[in-house]
Amino acid sequence: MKKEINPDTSSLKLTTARKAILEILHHSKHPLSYEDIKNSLLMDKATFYRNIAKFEEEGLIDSFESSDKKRYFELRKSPHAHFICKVCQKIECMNLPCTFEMEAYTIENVIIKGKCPHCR
Amino acid sequence: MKKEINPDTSSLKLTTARKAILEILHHSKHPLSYEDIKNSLLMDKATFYRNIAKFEEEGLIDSFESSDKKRYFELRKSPHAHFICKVCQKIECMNLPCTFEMEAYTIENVIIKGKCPHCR
DNA sequence: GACTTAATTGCGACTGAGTTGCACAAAATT
DNA sequence: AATTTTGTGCAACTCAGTCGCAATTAAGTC
Repeated sequence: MKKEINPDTSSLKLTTARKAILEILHHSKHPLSYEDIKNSLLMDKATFYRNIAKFEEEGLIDSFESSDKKRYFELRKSPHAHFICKVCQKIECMNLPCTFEMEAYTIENVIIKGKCPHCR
Repeated sequence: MKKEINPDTSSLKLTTARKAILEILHHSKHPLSYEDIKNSLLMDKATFYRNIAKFEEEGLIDSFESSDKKRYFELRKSPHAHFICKVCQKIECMNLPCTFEMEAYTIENVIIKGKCPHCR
């Protein structure tokens, strides 16, 4: 029996490096940047980025850029938006109060930038 | 008489370099990346980025990252969202059909990633 | 378990955006 | 016209992310 990450659509092998990345993301409450985790990563950064790319292709994770110019990664959960405060740089996951109804567009990711209640 | 970009709040001088950046952004229909304009820029890239930073502080321009990992710049116009297609990488400016009502948050920028009608 | 092979990894070299310190230039202020 | 402030060019730097390649490993087959 093949040990695959996503048996239906994927042909990714479940390696130690991949397990480590998914573990880290799984145990975090918020999206993480490469800088956040590079010290806990035993693998080479090329391996990290190659796997991140694969995971994104497979739809396992999402990534986006914050206003601090860093890229953040998280496991793809139920669709939700991210709010990024331009002042304190904090990233919040939000349940969007309104659902977008944009015909013909598939929405995968929403990023809202502005100022959070604390920083206004 | 002082020549300033925004006499009320700013102390930025309207220099040739700054005029050039604003000109280029003003004449473009869509947000531009550094790569898009570097060949038309006569100034040093340090000057470019320092001015971009000033402009952002002053609220004259906005910038955001696309899924092609490039940073895009545009003049701040009436608030509107950007849709970025993950497949063809095209960036569209959209009039959001629903207004967000997020109390205590100030929204300055909305980025929606997904697939456009062409790429679905 | 040993064998095969395609996928995965580490390494080192590289790219290119963005930053920084510094000395010089251009405005603005006195 | 001298002084202070602000802006610029240059060169050196940082660091995320990529690439080619040779060595390693997971998964399937016997």
